[in-house]
Amino acid sequence: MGTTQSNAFCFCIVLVQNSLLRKVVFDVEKYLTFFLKTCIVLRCRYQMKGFKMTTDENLGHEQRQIRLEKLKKLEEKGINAYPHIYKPTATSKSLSEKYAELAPDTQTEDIVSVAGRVRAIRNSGMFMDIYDTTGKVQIYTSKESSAPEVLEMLDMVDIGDIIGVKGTVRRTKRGELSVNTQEITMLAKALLPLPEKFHGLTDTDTKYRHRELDMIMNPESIETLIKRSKIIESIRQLFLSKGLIEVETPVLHTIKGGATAKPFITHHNTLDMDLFLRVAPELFLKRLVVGGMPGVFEFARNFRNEGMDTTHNPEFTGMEVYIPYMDYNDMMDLFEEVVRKACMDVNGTLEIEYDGKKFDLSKPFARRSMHDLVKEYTGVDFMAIETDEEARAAADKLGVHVDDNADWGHCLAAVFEEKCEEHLIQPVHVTDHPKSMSPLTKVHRKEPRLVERFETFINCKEMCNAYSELTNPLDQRSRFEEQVKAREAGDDEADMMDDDFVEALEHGLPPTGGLGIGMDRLIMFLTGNTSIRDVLAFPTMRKLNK
RNA sequence: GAGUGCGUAGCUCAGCUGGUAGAGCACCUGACUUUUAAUCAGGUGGCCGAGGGUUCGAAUCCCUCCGCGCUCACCA
Repeated sequence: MGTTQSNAFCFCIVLVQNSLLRKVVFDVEKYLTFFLKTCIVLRCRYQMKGFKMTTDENLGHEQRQIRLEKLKKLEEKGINAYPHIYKPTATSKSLSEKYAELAPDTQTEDIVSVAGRVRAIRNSGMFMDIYDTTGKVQIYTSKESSAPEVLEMLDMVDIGDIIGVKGTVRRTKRGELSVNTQEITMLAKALLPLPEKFHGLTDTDTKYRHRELDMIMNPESIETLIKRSKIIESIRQLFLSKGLIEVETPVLHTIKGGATAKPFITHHNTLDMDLFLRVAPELFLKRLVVGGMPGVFEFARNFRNEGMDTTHNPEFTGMEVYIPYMDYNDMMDLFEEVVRKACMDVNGTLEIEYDGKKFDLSKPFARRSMHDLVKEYTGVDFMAIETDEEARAAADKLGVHVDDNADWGHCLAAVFEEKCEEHLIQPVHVTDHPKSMSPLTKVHRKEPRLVERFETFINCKEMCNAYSELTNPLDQRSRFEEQVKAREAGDDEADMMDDDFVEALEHGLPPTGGLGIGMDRLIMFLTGNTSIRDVLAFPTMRKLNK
């Protein structure tokens, strides 16, 4: 080390002389002053770099090293730090219930074993807090009354380890229920330290990339994911109770269909064929209804190759349900039923707060047609507009940009999006969308330019999309043909012709109501999260270098 | 995709108009059989996101890249 240092030091001098001579030839005084200072700085730098290089390159940081050494010590004693099994006999919850009446400073003879992650160590190991899935258990280990093996094991325990503790139950003078240690078992030695206990983990990047760590540190993160599961379960139960069948349809599609969206493309080697990851399960589900299912639903992971933001992830969970002998009016009732049940099951109330606003879901949701809302917020009555030219002029006058070839329907939808959505805080079913925007929907029974479709908005966000499903095969074929034309004109989100689907309709699809729910958005709303990433266990993240 | 902000110890964050990298927690050593963000004393730990430039000298100024956040555009 000594020679390395002095070599490095000489090397510094040469470097410094060369560079300085070139640049500061005229100022000798300045040269000398900075020469000395720079030498000192560079020498420090070289020492630091030398030290760094001799310690490690791939063994990790100091705290991990210390834990690895403890792991090695355990192995040397013949102790498996990752044993096969351990059966705790009590949990935080069961103890606090059973010993609720136990007075402070009272020792019982009851022996229990608990297991969980060490979250805090106080007083040189005398007190530890371990957490199981139900909460905290305090562990008390006295130096005086514990066996040497216990104290040796205690020395091997770090914050973050998962341990099992067998001992007697008591309540301390200060009123904390504790287990007095008789035996400590290492169940999983943690090699990495946990984030700081007070501020915890706040870096969103780390939270999303290492969700397990986020869950350990932030109770609300694990809570959200548990609620997600419960919401899905709630909806599943509701549908099963109505006699509907849960089905699974293909994720790999040969034709992109069911939604206007850009697909992901993948390749099957044996078939030597490109396949699309599904953007929606809709067409397959309706074919199952043609086949005689009494109504079907699927929690479908969909994939759309589009932008990402707080309400869009490239893969997301849609729930679609199709029920014969129903129409879109029935679907409005159904969606309200779904939202109320899920909210009650997961929050225990129908009055919730989201994004700083209050929502009372017990009230019936408003039902307003799209053109009616446009009329209310802009004063323009699109139903009085006859031609596409007039519609474009009306949009233009409102400051809404539309394409030169946009038709009446596109103009109405564009004006709605820009002028109305921002006002739709409280739940509202926005009904009767323009026909040209909805190739899979039945024409409105009274207005030929509209279809029987609704989207429900809550807090300005679209929560669901539902139709009186188009069942006329001839109409469906001509709608697909329009989509194909749009596609050929450069709209790569437009639908492709799906002959198998149209053929299925030719066998007869009964009048059917369909409803699709953006599960992630509904879950966001019901769990109080404003970013879709918070309700996904592992949101899509950019790849890191290394 | 465009604009904008951020990236410093394992974690949370300071670091001024450039001048030898700091704190708290965590960790290590010791004290204390008590506590609950335990306390006290001492200590270890940094490619200051990466690369380039300006400068005698860059965490700091400039450029490029990477990652994240926010706003906007497309969409559920």
